[in-house]
Amino acid sequence: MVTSTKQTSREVVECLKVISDPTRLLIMKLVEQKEYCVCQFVDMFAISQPAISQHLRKLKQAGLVKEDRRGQWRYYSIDESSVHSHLVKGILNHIDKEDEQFNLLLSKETPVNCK
Amino acid sequence: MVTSTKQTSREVVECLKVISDPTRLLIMKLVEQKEYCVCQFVDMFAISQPAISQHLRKLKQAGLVKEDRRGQWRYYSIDESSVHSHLVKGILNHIDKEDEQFNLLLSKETPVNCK
DNA sequence: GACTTATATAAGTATTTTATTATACAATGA
DNA sequence: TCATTGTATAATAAAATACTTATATAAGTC
Repeated sequence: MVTSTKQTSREVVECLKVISDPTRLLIMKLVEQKEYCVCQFVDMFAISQPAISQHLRKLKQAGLVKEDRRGQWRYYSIDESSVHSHLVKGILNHIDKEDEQFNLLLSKETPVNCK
Repeated sequence: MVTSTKQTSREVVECLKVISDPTRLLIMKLVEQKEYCVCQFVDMFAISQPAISQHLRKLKQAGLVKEDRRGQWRYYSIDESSVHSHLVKGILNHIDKEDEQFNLLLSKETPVNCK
């Protein structure tokens, strides 16, 4: 069953604004599958740790991801309870599984306790 | 049948960037149903004619709309042949039919030969 | 408690975006 | 052909965005 919870155009715009960035779209593509630790994103993307942190803050403020603090680490995963969840997943589904950028990220994935 | 032509993440980002603006998203919601003349957009939105023109240019450059010149008028409509067409329509489908902004626009709709 | 590690926040900056006003261009009609 | 109408483009300014480096916070370790 496809539950299509309708949203206001304003809400849709807010959601699109957040994911219309290459880093954040790919973060969403990652966390759609499983949770990731911040340090893993830092290893995968070619930007600084604060930049990653700021992207995650935007995603969290928009309610697209949820945060789980365990020890020193913070894990992020898709927030399935978000009003935007269905819209986001529909969009992510348009990305080819063989997408070069995405597979490049996956190839850089490291375990959480990398060091 | 749902034809889901997969795209690169880069392509999806480019598409999202273009429609993650309230004016352009609503223009797409309008032209999804029928063609509109530039002068109609100018009447419906509370921004200047050049601003409308620039939004339309962005939509056209991204291939989301097509232009039809007839007489003095230029008509815009959704480009169904676009690689983004399916993605865009999926997104537009998340907007509530009772959306306040959208209905406000519709209430301001005028015929083409308004004056 | 001091040191380290993981992450967030602050401040600053370069770039991009979106509007505006002014102007150009293209079609219509007297 | 000249004026009008519809639309696009140019120039510019203001605001938003996405980085950077520096620093703060918070948890873990010795």
